[in-house]
Amino acid sequence: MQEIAKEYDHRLVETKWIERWDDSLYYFDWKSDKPPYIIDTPPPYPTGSFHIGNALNWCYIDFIARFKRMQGYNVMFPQGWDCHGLPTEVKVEELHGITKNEVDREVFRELCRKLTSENIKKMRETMKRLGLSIDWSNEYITMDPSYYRKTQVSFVRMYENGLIYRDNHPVNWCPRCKTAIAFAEVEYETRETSLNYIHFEGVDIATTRPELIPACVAVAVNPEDERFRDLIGLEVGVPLFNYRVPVIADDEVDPCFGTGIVMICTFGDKQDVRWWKEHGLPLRRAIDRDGLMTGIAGKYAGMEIERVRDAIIKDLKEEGLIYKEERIEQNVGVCWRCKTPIEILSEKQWFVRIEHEKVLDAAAKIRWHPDYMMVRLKNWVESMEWDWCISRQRLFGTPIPVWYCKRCGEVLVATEDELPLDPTVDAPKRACSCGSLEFEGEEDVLDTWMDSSISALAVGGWLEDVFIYPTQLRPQGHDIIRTWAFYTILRSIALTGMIPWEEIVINGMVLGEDGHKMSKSRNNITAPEEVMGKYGADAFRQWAAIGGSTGSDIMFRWKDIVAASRFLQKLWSILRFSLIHLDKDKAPYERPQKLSTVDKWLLARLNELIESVTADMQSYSFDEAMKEIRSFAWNTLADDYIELVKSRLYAEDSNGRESALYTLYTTMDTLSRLIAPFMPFFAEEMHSYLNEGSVHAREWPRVDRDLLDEESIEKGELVRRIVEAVRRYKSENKIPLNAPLRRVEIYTSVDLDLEDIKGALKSEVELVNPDTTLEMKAVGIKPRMDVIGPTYRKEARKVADAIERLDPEEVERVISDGGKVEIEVDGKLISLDSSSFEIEMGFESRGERVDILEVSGVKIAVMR
RNA sequence: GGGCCCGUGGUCUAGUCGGUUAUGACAUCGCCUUGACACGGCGGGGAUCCUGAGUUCGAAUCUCAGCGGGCCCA
Repeated sequence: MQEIAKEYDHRLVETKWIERWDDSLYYFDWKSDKPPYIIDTPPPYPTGSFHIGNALNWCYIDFIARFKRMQGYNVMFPQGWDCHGLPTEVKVEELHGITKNEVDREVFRELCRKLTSENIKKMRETMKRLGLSIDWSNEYITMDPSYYRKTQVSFVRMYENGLIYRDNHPVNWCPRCKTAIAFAEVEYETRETSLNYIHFEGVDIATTRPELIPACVAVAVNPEDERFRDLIGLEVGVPLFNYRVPVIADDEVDPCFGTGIVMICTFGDKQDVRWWKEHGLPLRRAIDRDGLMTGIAGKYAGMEIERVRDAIIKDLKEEGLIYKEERIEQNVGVCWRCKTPIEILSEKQWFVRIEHEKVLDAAAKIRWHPDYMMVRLKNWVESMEWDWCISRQRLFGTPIPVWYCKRCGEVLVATEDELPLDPTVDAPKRACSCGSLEFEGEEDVLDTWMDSSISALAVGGWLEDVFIYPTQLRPQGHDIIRTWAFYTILRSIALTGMIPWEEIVINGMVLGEDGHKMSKSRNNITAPEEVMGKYGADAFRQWAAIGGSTGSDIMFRWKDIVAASRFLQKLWSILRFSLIHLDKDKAPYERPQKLSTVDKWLLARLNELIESVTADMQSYSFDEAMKEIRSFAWNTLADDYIELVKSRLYAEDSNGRESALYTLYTTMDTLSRLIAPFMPFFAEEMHSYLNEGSVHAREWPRVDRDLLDEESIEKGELVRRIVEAVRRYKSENKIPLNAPLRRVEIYTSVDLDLEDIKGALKSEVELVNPDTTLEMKAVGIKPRMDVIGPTYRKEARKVADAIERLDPEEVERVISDGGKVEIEVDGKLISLDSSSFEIEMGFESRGERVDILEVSGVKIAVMR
C-alpha cells in the first residue's frame, strides 16, 4: 500500500519530471533499424514569445511524436528557428536607437544575431515547460553558417538548373522599407479614396491614381462597348505631360466603372501589369525605389507620391481638366509589416521560376489532413501570375552568393565548395570570363522563405552523410499554406524531384474567448505560461487536444482548462484508490485462471478503448481520443467498475480479489500509456507508482482480441445496468443510496455472478427463473382530475377524495367485470366508469409487495 | 469580387459518403458527506440540428437557393 497526497499538485509533479527527464530519450537514431518517422516541424520566427497558436501546433506534434515513438518508430521531432527578417531589423533599430544605414553592415547583423539568440532562449523555456518531446540534438538555426550554407547551395543548384534567374520584372515594392516583397507579404486593406474624372485629349477617363498620369502608356476600353468602338486604334493626348498614347481594347475593362475608359500605367496595380504584358506596351517608370517621382514626371520630379498627387490634381483643376470627383472604397495592397501602400515597380531582381503543374502534381501525392486543405493550396497556385521574387533589399538575411564583374558586368555565381560566403566580404577565387578579377558582391539578401522552405530537406539530412527522404509529416497552420507549404513543395521538387513529406496535418487558429483570432490589437491574448502556471502543462495540453477537431479553429476557454485540471484530480483519486490495493512490488500481476464477470467486462471495454484511441491517433482525431479516454476513466472505470468491485477488493483473500487486482492493475497500467501522449507529466507520475522505467519508453498498448468477447460485454453490461436501475429506483423513492434493500430478485436465465451486485447494492440478491409469473395486484387508485373537474365542478375535490378512499382491488374487480363503481358524496350516490380514475397495478412476489424494474428485458423485483 | 470552412440545448462542441432515443463539456435543478475523489457521487430538465425548397420509405447528414459568421486571397 502506497500512500499518496489527497490532492494532485501539478506544480510539484511537472517541475520534478522536467528536472529528471533525460532528453536523449527523444534523440533520433540515424543508424536505427526501426522505421523512421521524421517530422518537419515549423521553424518559428524568434519573436521571444511562444504564443498560444504555436503551442496548439506543437501540442499536436507532440501527441503524434510520442504516439509514434511508443509504436516503435524512430521518431525525429526537431526544432528549427527561422531567424531572418525585417521585424528583427526593426526591433534592433528601436532597441539601439539607430537606423541600419548608420552603422556598419556587419555590426548591424551582429546586433540582429544577438537579439535572435536571446529570443530563441526564451522560447525554448516555454517549449520545455510544455513537456514537448523535442529532439534537441536536431535543432537548426537558419542564421547559422551551417544552415545558410544549405540555403546558398540550394540557390546555386536551382540557378544552375535554370530555375532561378535575375531579370527586370514588376515587383511589389514597399517605399518605406525600400525593398521588394513577395505577394505573400502583401496585405489588403479597404481604404477610401477619390475617383477623379479627367479630360484626356480626345477622351474622358476615371482614375484613383492621378499621380501616375506620367506613367500612362495607353487607355483601354471594352471592345463590346458601343460608345467607344470607333476610338480603338486611335491615339489620345495625355494631359499635363503632352504625349500621345494608343487606345486599346480589352475584355477586362468594366464599362460600368467610371467613364468606361481606363488609364493603363506602369504600374498602378496588377491588372496594369497584365495589360502591359499582353499588349506589349512600353515602360514608363514614374516612381523610383524611394517612392519619389522620376525625371519622366517633368516638373514633379523628386516629389513624394502623396505630394505629387495633390499637385497634379491642383494643376488639372486649374486647367479645368477634372470635371468630377467621387469618394469610393478601394482595396489597397499594403506592406504586411508597416502598412504602407505598396507600389509595383519594374526592378532588376532575383526570381524563382514557378512551375505550377509540378507543384500541383506533388501536392496531390501528399496526404492532406483534413483533405480539403489542399484546395487552398491549389487555388493559390492557380492564381499565381508572376514568379517568386526572392531578393530583398535588407541586411539580416542569407547573402545571395553572387558577384558582378566590374569590367563587363557578367554575373558570377558561387560554386558549392565556396559556400557559405558573403559576397560583400568574400571575393571569388577565380577570374571573370573577360579576365577581370574585380568584382562587386551582391548586396541583396534572400527572402527568408528561401531559408525555411528547405526545412524538410535540412531535417532529413540533405547534404549530410545520411539523407532520409521524403520526411513523414509536416504539421502546420492553415494560415501558411500559401507560403510555407507551397514554397517547400516547390523547392523539394526543384532540388530532389521528390515530395517533401508523405503527409501534412493542418491545425486551425486559436480564437480568444471573444470568438476572434487572438491578436495584440484585439487585446484578447492569453499566454501559455499563464495557463501552465495556474493549471499545469497537462491541463493546457488537454485543451489543445479536446478544443476542437484537427484543422478547425479552436477557441481558448478557461473553463476547458479547469475541466482538464479536474480530470487530472479525478485520475489522481482513482490512482490513490488503486494504490490502497495494488503494490508495485507485486507487479506484474498474474492473470488468474478465472476472471469475474465484471472484470472480464472492464477488460473488454479497455480493449475497445485501446482500439478506438489507436485509430483516433492515426487519423489525428485528438479530440475524440481524449474524450474516449476521459469517458472511460471517469465513467466506466471510476463510477461503474470501482463501485462494483469495491466489496471484492476489501474482502480478504478470495479468488474474486485476485481477479479484481489483476484487472485494476492492467487497466491502470494501460491507461498510463494511453494518456502519455496527451498528459506526459501525469502519465509519468502515475506510471512511477505502478512500474519501473519511463512510461514514454513503453510500448503503445495492443488490443488483446481474446478479451474482446461479446458475452463478457453483455453480461457485465447487464450487471452494470441492474445496479444503475436500482440506484435510480432509490433516488426516485428518496431512499439513501447506501441504505440496504430487503431483497432484490433478478428474473433471468443468464448465469450471473451475484457477488458484485450484492456488494454494490448492499442487499440480498437472488436469481429467479424468468418463467416464474409475478402476481399482479391493484395497489392504488388515482382520480383523473381532467375528467372529474369539468364534470363535477365544485364537488370535484370531494369526488376525488372519495375515489382515493376506495379499495383498489375491489375497484379492479368491478371494472374488469364490466361494472361501474359507486361512491357517495354529500349523501348522493355517484356511479363512475373507468374513465374517471386510473388503477395502479403492483406486483407481489411470495406474497410480498414488490416494485418491478426492467433493464434490457430483464425484470428486477425490489423489496423495500 | 473569388475560394475554403462553419451555423447543433443557455454557452462551446462531436457526429455529416442517409438509418433506433443526436455526443460531450460548462452552466442549471433535485437528492446524497456511500469504505479514492464534494475539484465528488446519483438522478433530472433543457435542441425549430440557421431558413426554405428538392431527392428519398427515411435528411442534422445529400442537392439547390437564401440568411448569418469566420479565415485566406483578389
